Amino acid sequence: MQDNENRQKQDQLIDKFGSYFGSIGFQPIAGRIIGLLSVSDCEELSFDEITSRLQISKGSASVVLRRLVAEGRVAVVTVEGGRRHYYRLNQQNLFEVLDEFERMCDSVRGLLNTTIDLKADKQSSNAKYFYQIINTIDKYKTKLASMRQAVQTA
Amino acid sequence: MQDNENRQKQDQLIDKFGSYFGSIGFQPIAGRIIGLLSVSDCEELSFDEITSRLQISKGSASVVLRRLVAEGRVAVVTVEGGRRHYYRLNQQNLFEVLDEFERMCDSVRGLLNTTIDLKADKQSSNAKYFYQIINTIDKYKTKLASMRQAVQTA
DNA sequence: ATTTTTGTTCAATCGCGATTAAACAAATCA
DNA sequence: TGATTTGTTTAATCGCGATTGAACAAAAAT
Repeated sequence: MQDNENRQKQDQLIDKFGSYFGSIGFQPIAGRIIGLLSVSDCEELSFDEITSRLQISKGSASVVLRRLVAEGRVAVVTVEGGRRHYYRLNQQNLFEVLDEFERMCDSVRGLLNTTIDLKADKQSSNAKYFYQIINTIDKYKTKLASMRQAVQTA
Repeated sequence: MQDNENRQKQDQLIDKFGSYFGSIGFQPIAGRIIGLLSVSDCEELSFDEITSRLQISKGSASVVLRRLVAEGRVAVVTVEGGRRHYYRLNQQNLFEVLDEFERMCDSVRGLLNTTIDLKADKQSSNAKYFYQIINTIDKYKTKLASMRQAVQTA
């Protein structure tokens, strides 16, 4: 039963997608839906195919899909004259992960700056350490900008 | 009441540390402890000072601090002859965030590779998209390696 | 030896997002 | 028009990690 074996492998992979997206703040089901749309050989799946393959309720699917569509991760295709909705993976900006990384750097930088501001002793060991981190972040941000361009044009 | 105002600002900041570390997978209390140790003007705080300032149970503090120490984020200082434990922020590797980023890239790369392997049609739209992402990740990893060196020696 | 301080352990609980179920709405079909 | 398919809404529940509380242990003080 070759098909069955393949399907099992797909299911495992779908769960890995789920774990990964879970680790970056997605609902488990959201991650598994993205996984299914990524793994499936058919690249457009109906609402019904999604709920039955992932064994999730229509309610969950409805809510999560709406969010994924709103976020632009998934696209809806409504075939003319039919009533079903089909969903496919949206092929997004490849720099999304990098953007996320930069946002995180910015947030850390802001936090450390405010922390130093509030310190009675700006020369304290921790304050100096935070200055170092900010400095490092700044260097990275400069480098990242040029790197981004280099990769983009390559 | 200047002191009181300052303390409020510190508390807000501590919560922000909590949110940030929460977003990267830490227990809320763990984040707030790191926040307190970062924000506090005194850089070594006793177990008791931590629980009373953060208003958390001794049980929570005990468990979370043990983990933070095991992970190397916090250091324990036991003053000779005294029975109290003091805790301070461990000034770690500044590249930790970057390491985390690379680990995430690797994990995504592995997932996409396996996904393509399982695809019936390796020329499908999604498969091609995944190839592109892998390609981009590889370029980044190369660049990151040299960047890391440049920042380190600068 | 007794008391006090300091911290640990772990069973119980709490809080909260994730998920479901079932009633409901909207569109199509017969 | 009435029946059917397709998807939405929302109140209720479930699951699970985070947190507490209280008993317990170890070390220092008296």
